[in-house]
Amino acid sequence: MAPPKVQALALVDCNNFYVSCERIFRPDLTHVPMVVLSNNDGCVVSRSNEAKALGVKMGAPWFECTALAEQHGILAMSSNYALYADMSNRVMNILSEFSPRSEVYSIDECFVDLTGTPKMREVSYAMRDRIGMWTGMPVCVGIGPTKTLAKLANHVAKKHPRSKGVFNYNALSPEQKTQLLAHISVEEVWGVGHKLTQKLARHGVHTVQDLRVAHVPTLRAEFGVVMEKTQRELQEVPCIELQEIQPERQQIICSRSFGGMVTELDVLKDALSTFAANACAKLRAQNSHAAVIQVFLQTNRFRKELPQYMPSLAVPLPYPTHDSLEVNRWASCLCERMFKPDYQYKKAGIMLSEISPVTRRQGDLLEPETTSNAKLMQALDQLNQRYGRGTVKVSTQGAFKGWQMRQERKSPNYTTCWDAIPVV
DNA sequence: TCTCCGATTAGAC
DNA sequence: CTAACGGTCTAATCGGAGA
Repeated sequence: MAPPKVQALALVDCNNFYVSCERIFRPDLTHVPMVVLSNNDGCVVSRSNEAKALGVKMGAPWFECTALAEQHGILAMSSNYALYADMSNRVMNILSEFSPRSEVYSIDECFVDLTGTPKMREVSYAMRDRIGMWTGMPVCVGIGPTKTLAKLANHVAKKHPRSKGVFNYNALSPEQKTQLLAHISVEEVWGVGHKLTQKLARHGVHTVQDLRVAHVPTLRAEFGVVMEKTQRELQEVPCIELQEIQPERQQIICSRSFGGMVTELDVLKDALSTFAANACAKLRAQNSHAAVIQVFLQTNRFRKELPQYMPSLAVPLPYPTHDSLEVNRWASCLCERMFKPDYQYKKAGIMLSEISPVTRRQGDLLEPETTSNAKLMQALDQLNQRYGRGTVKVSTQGAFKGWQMRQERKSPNYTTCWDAIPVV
């Protein structure tokens, strides 16, 4: 039997994705140092190359950057997820035409199986060029025999301008591979974060090459199966398969930090009704039911001088549901049971778990299921899909102000809202 | 003693 | 000008409770 062919997996990753999305509709910002902030205008989640060069750190709280920002004229924008999701879909659609096997890994990344493709480099540049031409999005392509090495190859493509956005690990000789890996810090490896980098250093593992040739039993004993898989992947043995169909969510969380402090029960309930509606919409979108609902409240953990309270309460539902109204009633009830006055709440959320497909739900003669709500929910989803999220809401949703997040620097919804199209 | 479960940890993006 | 630090998700691991 012939040995299995070496895979050629391409990881296509958008450059500075959120920032690039904003720039596509604001070409005047192309060379402006800029960042995109997380929800509530809290932290830096995307940086332009200019902002990186000025030392703005990923994940930094924005209020800590304002001095630097003022000094250098760094522009900060609120995140516009409707825009990013739409741009992502456009990029992914283009990529899907290059291979029958691909995996949308995240909003800005896609694995594309190019195994057996002749002229790998040409195809990679074709992907880049077509995405650039049709969407304006800059991307880099990394090719490797495993997901982990494709990721690493992408890192090389991003970091070295000489690669012109494409790097093929498979094209290297064994000596070149060793050389390359010996010059990359182990923290660049997919699955090795901050903590593991430190722990690996304590074991004398600093570079990717160190990890690749590390003593297997020790690695296994000290770092577990995950690290062992990572090592195997670096040795070109595929351990992490391409996931062409993405599995259904096992749990769904909807939570938000508030724009300000919240002290009233009714405001918390109002926020939770929005979270319940969003969580159930996600549940219905994947045709599932949840059997457990959990609600949590949180005071501001960064305000150490204030009294802290972070309760959380879970209940099994009498029967699995995806009904916004019913989930909202439970959320409300749980909220009431946990609520204590005299605390300043900063965040709340709802978690749905024990999720199963609707089709596998057991019939039960005593089941109080009614079809009326099901039809209502279906209509609600269709309206919100057609006319935009938030067109139709559950009664109390949005009646109380004071919890909505701050978004003082948001761009218009260029691609999903007619009114946002600039008049020439 | 074995298994199950919830909480905790680590990571990705 | 205030006050100001994200949101979802998965998998592994560990310790205690219960069988």
